[in-house]
Amino acid sequence: MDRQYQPEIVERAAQQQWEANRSFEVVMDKGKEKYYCLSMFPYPSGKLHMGHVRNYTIGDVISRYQRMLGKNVLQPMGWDAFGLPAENAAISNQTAPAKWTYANIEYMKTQLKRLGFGYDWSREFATCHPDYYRWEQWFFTRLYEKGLVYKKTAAVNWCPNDQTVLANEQVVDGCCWRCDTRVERKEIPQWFIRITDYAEELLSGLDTLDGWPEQVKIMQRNWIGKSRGLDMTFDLTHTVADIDSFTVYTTRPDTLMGVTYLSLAAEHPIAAALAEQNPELQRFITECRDQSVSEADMAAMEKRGMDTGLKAIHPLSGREVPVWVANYVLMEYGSGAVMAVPAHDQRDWEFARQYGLPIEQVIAPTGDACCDLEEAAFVDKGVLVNSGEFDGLDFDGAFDAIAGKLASLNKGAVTSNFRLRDWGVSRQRYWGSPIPMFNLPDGGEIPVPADRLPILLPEDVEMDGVRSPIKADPQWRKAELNGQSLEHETDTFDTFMESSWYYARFTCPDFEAGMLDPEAANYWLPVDQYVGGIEHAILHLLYARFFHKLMRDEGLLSSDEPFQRLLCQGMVLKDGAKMSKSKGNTVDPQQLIERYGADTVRLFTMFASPPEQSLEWNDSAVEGAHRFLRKLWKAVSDHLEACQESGETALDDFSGLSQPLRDLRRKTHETIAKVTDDFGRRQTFNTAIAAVMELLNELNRCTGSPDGLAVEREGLETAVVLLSPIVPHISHALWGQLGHGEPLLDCPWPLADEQALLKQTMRIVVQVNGKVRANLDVPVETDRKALEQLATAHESVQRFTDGLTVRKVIVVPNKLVNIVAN
RNA sequence: GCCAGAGUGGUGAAAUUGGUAGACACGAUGGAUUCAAAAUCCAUUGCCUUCGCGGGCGUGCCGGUUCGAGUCCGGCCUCUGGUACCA
Repeated sequence: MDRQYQPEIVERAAQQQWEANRSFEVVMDKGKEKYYCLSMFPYPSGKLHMGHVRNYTIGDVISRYQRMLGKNVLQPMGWDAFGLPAENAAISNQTAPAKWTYANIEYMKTQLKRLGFGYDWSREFATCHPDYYRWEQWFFTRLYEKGLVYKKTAAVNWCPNDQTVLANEQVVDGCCWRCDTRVERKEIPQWFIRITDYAEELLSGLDTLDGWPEQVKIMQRNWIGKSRGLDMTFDLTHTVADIDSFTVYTTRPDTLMGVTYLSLAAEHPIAAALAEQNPELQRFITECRDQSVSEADMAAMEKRGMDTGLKAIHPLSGREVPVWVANYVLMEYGSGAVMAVPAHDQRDWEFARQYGLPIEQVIAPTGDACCDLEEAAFVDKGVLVNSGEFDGLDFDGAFDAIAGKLASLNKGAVTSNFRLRDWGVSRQRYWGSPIPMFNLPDGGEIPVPADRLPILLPEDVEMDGVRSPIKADPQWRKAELNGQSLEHETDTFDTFMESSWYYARFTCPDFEAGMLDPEAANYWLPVDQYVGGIEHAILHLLYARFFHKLMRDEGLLSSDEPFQRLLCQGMVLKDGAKMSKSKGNTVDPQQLIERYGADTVRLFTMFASPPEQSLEWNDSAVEGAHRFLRKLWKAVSDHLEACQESGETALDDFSGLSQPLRDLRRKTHETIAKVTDDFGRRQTFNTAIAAVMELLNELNRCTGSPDGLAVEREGLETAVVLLSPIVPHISHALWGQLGHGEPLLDCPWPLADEQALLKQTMRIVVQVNGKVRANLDVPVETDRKALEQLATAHESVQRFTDGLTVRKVIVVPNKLVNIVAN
């Protein structure tokens, strides 16, 4: 064997063998347990970054480990190919988004192959291909027919200078990123999918996802935001444009008697009607439009409002309450109107302070909570005061009493509300799947019939930087159906549509008779392990869960949830900041692969931190990973040389080993147990690697006796097998050198030998008042009483208890003895 | 703003169920080898104190529970992700 570890040779040889044997192509096999491991597919932005390398290494390690457990493992890869960056790149590079995208895919695919990931490339697809998006279009028309799709007007960011819609990302400090013009909100008609119809199931389904991180489930729960509250009606003192009342929703009906004003959204019909007679109000409403639609921006902006002069009648007290228009009330949420209780809501309190509105306490604190309305609102629940007949009630009592009273007056009803809003899928952009709708000349629309699908997106286009080429082209939109002339919809789908069902299409990528082949989908799904960035914790994962249920209800598959187990990997940082082009702190994985090989890059990314934590980049630690692989190579090479000299053959009976060799062999089997647990249950690959490093350090101290060589052989083979999911190429080569003809890929995962794990002695820590003062090495069968005696009698324990009275002795079996004395 | 995380040596981290804080690495320092260097090997390496043995302190900050807290509870600070048109 080569004495030198030469990664480029080792890696090429292993990859060629896998390729020739089609090692990672899988087919349905009902006689074998299946395992579907999926890493979030990449957006083909140009070249791989370290975040991709980390993501895909984690997925590959899990896949290879599961395969060695004997499962039929599917690990596919594809391309999330539609999206905004392709349009920007096309403009700056004077090319077409399609061309740019396909070139990126080609390059990134070579990079993935170079890293040795075990993908079934026969299933590869890009979402920008008509064979894929045609089924998405078809599905949308099915949802339309089921009443799950509708059109309504909704706000977008509008640049009045470029006359174009901007993504939130393209709005910088409230201005267009290209021309710096102040961005406005603009209401335009858009398509929506009724995800709120599934809100209840998306919420309850979270309880079945035992393999998901708790934090992701909490975030989704909060996002869906189910609350119980009251819808209530406020009558107006006089009619405005035929409107004589409006509704508000509240989760705090107990504070109802503390309402001192009401606020309407700027787009509320009452506000619009009032503004016609009130130029000042009109001006204010226009000013409210002068901001981006993103929630973070809205929350950060200054809260402003204006009294409309209109009064509403409090449904219980009968008091007249002023009606304001405020920029923080959103038309999209609830009814576009809210009641304000400045004493018990911090935002209302600040608004009331700013505009001199009354603050009236109606909740008194219980216990030792403090309430100083000069300083801040009191937002906790408490006991009602200044609330007439409701005084003295607690939250629940007040909720029921006030709800009952309002119901009897026909002024309110208990209801649940969701924070979740319907999914707006229209984009006014080019590089996406066309929305399969025909618009009729007199308004209204009809879905494109199945036999006219797909509606193709032209790929050979020129981008002018402002208008979508299919919007700019008067010919493209022309269409006719049954002799009637009509127009194609020129909006395209949100790219979250494509990423919501790709995992299912991987089970049958070439199926032509439908969106999914139910047999394949039901064999492979649900995905057993999904791996991707934490940044997708809410939107992508929620939309994919939603699509899964939609596909189930269409009869395409039978499971309820798409992803059984979820691993959210942390970000790759350098100098404490996320690696990004704009910060100029990126590390190109390609250079590292060329310099050290794929195994070193894989080993470093898995060793540097546990997968869910952020990973701090460190050049010299990469060197360290490479050094370890050289050491591993040398250890095997030295071992084989020693074997040749001594003519050693493997032992099958280890019972006669000396104590040091027995200890060494125990280390091997402890390592098997540890690594198995780290790979399977804990998914902490860094500690698995550390355990193998420890094993190797101990093996280096092995003697050259025949018994020693046999123990060393077992230890080295174990190390190679345990590391193989992480560094498959070097493992492949060493496995061959160690005399194995069969491929390591399908080598059964080792089991720890229970006999080898047995110990004769144990180490017990002795503390005095919680501080370590001694260690005891005692036989494993030593009982509590004996431990207590040994500990108390220990010389250094005596020293620290001298002059004190022993009050208590705590014995924790197999661990420690704590002597409490004072 | 709101929702969810994170904070441990010079650095990345470990400590899995409340039980020896710093495993495993990186870096640094000293030494061996070498004509020299690279590579490799050995030793030391949380902070303070001590010639040494030893002792004290130490897991973002403040407080609490416990025989015992990095871990549990309450309150802060800082950073990160998401916030519905980046993906």
